Amino acid sequence: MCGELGKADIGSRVALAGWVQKRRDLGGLIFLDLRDRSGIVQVVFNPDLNKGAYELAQEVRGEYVVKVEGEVTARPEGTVNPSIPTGEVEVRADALEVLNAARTPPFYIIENVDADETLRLKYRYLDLRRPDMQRNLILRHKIMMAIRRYLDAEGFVEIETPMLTRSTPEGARDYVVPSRVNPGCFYALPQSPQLFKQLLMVAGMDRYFQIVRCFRDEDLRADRQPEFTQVDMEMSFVEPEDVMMCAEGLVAEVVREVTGLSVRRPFLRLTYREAMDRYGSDKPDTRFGMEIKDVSGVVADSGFKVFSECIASGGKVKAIVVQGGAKFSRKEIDALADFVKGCGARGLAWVAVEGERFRSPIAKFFDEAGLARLANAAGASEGDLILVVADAPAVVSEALGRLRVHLARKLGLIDGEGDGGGQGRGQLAFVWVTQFPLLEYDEEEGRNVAVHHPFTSPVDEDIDLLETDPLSVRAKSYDLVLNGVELGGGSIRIHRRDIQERMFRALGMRPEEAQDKFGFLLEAFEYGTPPHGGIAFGLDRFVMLLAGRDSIRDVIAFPKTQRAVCLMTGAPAPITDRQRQELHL
RNA sequence: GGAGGCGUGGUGCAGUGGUCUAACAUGCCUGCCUGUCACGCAGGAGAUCGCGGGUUCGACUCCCGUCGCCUCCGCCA
Repeated sequence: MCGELGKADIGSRVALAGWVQKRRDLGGLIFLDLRDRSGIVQVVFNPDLNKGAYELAQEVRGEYVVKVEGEVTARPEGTVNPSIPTGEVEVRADALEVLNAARTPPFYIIENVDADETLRLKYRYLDLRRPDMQRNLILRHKIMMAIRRYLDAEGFVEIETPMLTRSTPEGARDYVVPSRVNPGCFYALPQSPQLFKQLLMVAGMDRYFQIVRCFRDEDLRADRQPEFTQVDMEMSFVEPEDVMMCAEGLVAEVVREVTGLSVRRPFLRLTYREAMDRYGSDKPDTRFGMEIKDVSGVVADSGFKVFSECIASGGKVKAIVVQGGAKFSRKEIDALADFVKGCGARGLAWVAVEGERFRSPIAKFFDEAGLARLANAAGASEGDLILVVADAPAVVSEALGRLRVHLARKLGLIDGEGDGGGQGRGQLAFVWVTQFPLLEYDEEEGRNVAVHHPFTSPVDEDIDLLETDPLSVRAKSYDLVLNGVELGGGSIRIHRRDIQERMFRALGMRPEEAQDKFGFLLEAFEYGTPPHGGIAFGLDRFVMLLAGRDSIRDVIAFPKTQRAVCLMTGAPAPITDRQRQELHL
């Protein structure tokens, strides 16, 4: 292997095959940098050693696949190259074979290439020759191996579940596959193996896992592809605590194995309520502070009508503090105001704490003591900037939550950020967010829908609220968040038919429909179903974060574009009339 | 479905109404060069400026539409 040669190999004869990274023709002497997965080594062609090989080396170009034979030698005095791992040696070639010529590639096969992603995706097989992409794929492999090793040792059994399954209501749009044998009928590709893994619990396979492809026909993002990989787990006879501890153990071990970093356990835990109150997000980035403070109490009776009237009509007034932000220019603050307006808030009030005084466009509505109380409630001190949003509670949380992250990026408060190129992954801040609401109201559907999925168990003491006050029912659910990215989520499931039926009813599903779509599950629950629960991780996102990248496309060998197209194969594409007929389309 | 950004030799970019017969770097081709490693030196080829329409005496540049890629919102049980 090219990149592994070193001083220890001096004197030995080697045969190397690889790609030509670079040819340097000095006239009477030719150097080739030969590359394979392991790295690069310099090969020298000297006409004195083998005239034929030297002459053939003149024909060679970048990305030619060649085979070289020769002796590993120490480089002559003064020609050692300390900038590459194999820089102390070189291969004196006495034989050269061109295994395959190559056209000039459309972009450079180098680390951190600055090429249009369209090109990279069209020629993905060339993009994947680049060392950083190879590192990402190898990291992904190592992570998958570590997961399998850990879960196997913990007694989990990997079991495959069908890719051709049934379309179910709720959730994302399905990818659908027409059935030739059953005219007019369709399979759906799984959004997750949810029901199958629950049925494996019914089957007594009390610790299941699977590294499994899932499909969702929704719009794409930097961290969302139409097909993605989940690490899916399910366990019987467990409480949330058991699943979380097991998942933590897995994640911590994987991180340790592939990065050498030890992760502090147990992970920070927040209830959904706390996360929304303190961070304005159900996936809080806890790598930095700047927590949200409720200042409603200290401004309710102020002369500032925007605040007092907001509170009187059920709204909230909350604030975040930018340390040292008093020096922000008016223009910078205006930009922040535009940002929160983009998040749906009506506006942004601000107070700069300068010495004993306060500078603020709303200062005239407060007396000095009122502003001091506000600063105190917000936790601001000398030189800080208080940013205040008054609106409906959900709007305030959303706006300040996003403003908080926006500011942290802008101010460089996040360790290791700002180089999505993968140089550093920085800090890893894990946090559990527990007890999400079980249901939320969906305007479009005109009914309540499951926040997690319809098989999530309510918290015991909330069960009877299902009929009386469904939106206040909390779920036995838990999301694992890493650096503000949702890494995984799971829950304890419903394992009793009567409760599952109540859940379906709460979702506005008629009993006949429940029977038609989920009859097999309800029936299974009548045959001795153990209490069970589990979790699923987004493998692509996990690899992305550990690789320090900012798109999962960089850790997927053959990803799709934002329009869900594969630029290399041209999928999706029309099918022939004949295929259409066979499929009854 | 919506908002924004980008699209100029192979690649990365400059050019914001005429001086563009489109600059620069790199790559590519040819020649020279025996210690280079971002090799060097000399020469050369390579672009109907994403596509279509419009405004204008004149459009890479302005306007409209369209296509592609990216980011975000909606969406993602």
